Amino acid sequence: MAAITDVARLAGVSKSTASRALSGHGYVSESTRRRVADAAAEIGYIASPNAASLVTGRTKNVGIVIPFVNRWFFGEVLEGAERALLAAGYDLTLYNLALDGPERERVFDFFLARKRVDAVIAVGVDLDEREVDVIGLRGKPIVVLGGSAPGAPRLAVDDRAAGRLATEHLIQLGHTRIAHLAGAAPGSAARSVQRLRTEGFHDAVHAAGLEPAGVDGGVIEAEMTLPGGYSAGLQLLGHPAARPTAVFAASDEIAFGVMRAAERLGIAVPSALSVIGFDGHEYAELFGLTTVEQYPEDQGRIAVEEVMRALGESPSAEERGWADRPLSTRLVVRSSTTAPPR
Amino acid sequence: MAAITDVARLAGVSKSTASRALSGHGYVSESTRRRVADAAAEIGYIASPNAASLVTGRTKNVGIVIPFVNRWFFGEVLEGAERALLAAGYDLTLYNLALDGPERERVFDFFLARKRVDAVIAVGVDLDEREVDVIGLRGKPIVVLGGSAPGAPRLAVDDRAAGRLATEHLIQLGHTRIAHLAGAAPGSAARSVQRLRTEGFHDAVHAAGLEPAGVDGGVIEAEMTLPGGYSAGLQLLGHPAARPTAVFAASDEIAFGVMRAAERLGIAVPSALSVIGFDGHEYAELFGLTTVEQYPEDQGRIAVEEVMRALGESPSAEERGWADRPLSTRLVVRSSTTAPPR
DNA sequence: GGGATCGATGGGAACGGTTCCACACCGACC
DNA sequence: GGTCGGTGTGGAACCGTTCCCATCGATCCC
Repeated sequence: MAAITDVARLAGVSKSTASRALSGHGYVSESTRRRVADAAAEIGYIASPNAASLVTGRTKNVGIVIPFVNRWFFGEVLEGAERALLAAGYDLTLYNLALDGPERERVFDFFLARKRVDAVIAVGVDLDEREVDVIGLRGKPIVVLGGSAPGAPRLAVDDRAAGRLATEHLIQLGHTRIAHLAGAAPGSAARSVQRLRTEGFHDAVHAAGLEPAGVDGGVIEAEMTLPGGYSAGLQLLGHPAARPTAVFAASDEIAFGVMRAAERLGIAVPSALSVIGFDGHEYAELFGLTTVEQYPEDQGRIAVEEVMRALGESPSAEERGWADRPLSTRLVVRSSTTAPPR
Repeated sequence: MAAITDVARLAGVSKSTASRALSGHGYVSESTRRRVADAAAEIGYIASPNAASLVTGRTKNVGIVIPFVNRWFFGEVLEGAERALLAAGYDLTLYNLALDGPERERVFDFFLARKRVDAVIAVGVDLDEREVDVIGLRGKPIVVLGGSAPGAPRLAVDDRAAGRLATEHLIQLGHTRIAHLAGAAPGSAARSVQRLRTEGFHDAVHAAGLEPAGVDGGVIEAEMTLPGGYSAGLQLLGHPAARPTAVFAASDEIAFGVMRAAERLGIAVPSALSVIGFDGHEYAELFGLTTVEQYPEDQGRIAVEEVMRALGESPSAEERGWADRPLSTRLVVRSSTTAPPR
């Protein structure tokens, strides 16, 4: 209701001076600055971001594109990004890119192409050229976290190296019959990440002169959930003859499912079956799951820092380019892995 | 870049006619409507929502205030709400209200008071009068889901009745030594919901002429996570003498933790200990957890429908007022509950 | 002492739409 | 045949800011 004109009138100055006083840009004497501030407080003035962004072109709003919000990894990323954006005075607009096809196009053409966000953080999705263009052409920075997009800065853990690391852990324990439960990427979720982890698995297995072991060539695709891991686990472990002694699961949730399947089948973990996961899920410790941890909440924060830099919001931080900081992972050994039975 | 003026010029009409043609309001002949539409498509015209909301006062944007995004319940709500808003052509701006205190004030005074959202959905938080006012005074509808706010429409499951239902299930199985793991509400999370579930527990226990059983008077507060349930479970089950035969956990995650604690202590579920949860978590089925299901994804969708009605977006749906549809819950009996040992 | 510079301020044109109002045209009705 | 109401269109005001430009007094330097 109260516009800046009212503030100006009450303070006895012009609209322009009031604007300068409130925004802090340009010359304003200390005394009038106070008068304006007092007047604003008195009538409960709240600036209209719409009007401001209409003329400045900046919205103080960042869009986040994400395939799920109810999965652990993505929830964590969102949590971290939200906190960082709030601290920077930015709003966070959420775009759920669950499905492929027309719905996905709509998000890009209808929602993101409009001048409503200053930048976009894409989490866990693979963007194609057109999609990057439709955002980038309008001058908006775009940062990709855990996915891919041609020409856009990419922020990710080294999934291939991490997949190798997980597999090597099993190999070092002496396992020779190792299977992999690869993550399925339904809908719009990034296939690239899953592919890299699987490649890391193959790298390590082949480097050790081994072959993936188990039914279906030792690699089964599982939905990245506990039920997904459970049913894939039943499939993998169902045939005693072809049973591997160790499994690298593409996510901790899959790993939980496998452990549950093993329990159901009477296969002891880790004495008869070693299981290693990927993620550092909050439940991993309680289930004693060995895993390659990553830190999605930090990743969300880092993606925001990246975006702020692109928007010129971090005056002093020009030193550290994004490329210099690969996202960290760490192997955490717990009680779900041990040497193979003899 | 391309403004409506350019479209108008290309189509050979005035700005006003172009606006009418594109928005569909007012009289425009079919032929000019087509010409304008073609012109818009040709130069890739995209309307500026900022300019539009500056004059109309509507932003086509709904704010969601939520204490966590990385907890199952909230993630589901968000997922449901996002989908519904997207379908309605609305943006969703996320406000994480994790902490109490100055940060919380900031969300309301700085972010929500501005004219950037048309309505607010508050999930799982208790709002005070001032907070409702600062939003409501500016004419914005506010809907509260699973929390409370004075004067605002409240959408929630009947937590008290559901808590009673869960407890009665245990009583009907013959249990007389029943404990309750109540949910803690850290930070900004709604205390009201947890209190209601606990009251439901007491209702049922007292109605059966029983008293809560177990250490600390049979009611222990647990953080609403698996680790939280685990440590509360150890505490509750640690003393064999004072051990209850059944536990009603305020959430499924707590229940999982209790089951894990029981396993650790060598207490068989359900033969030595029955466990019932609350939520309908996606993992409940795999863990065989008896629970009172609720449907947060639906709840998110329903909250959006409510908001759309308040914004006058649902022309035909004036019949069903929000108060007519209590959110549904359902007792789902699985293998974690049975008659007490004798 | 006069032009240059600086600090402080006001006027007014944008930004990109929507919408009120006036006007013109048309068929219809009494 | 004049009035009336429904269509179609253009002109212009307006939403609430920012920011460029002009103005103006004071200080300053040569």
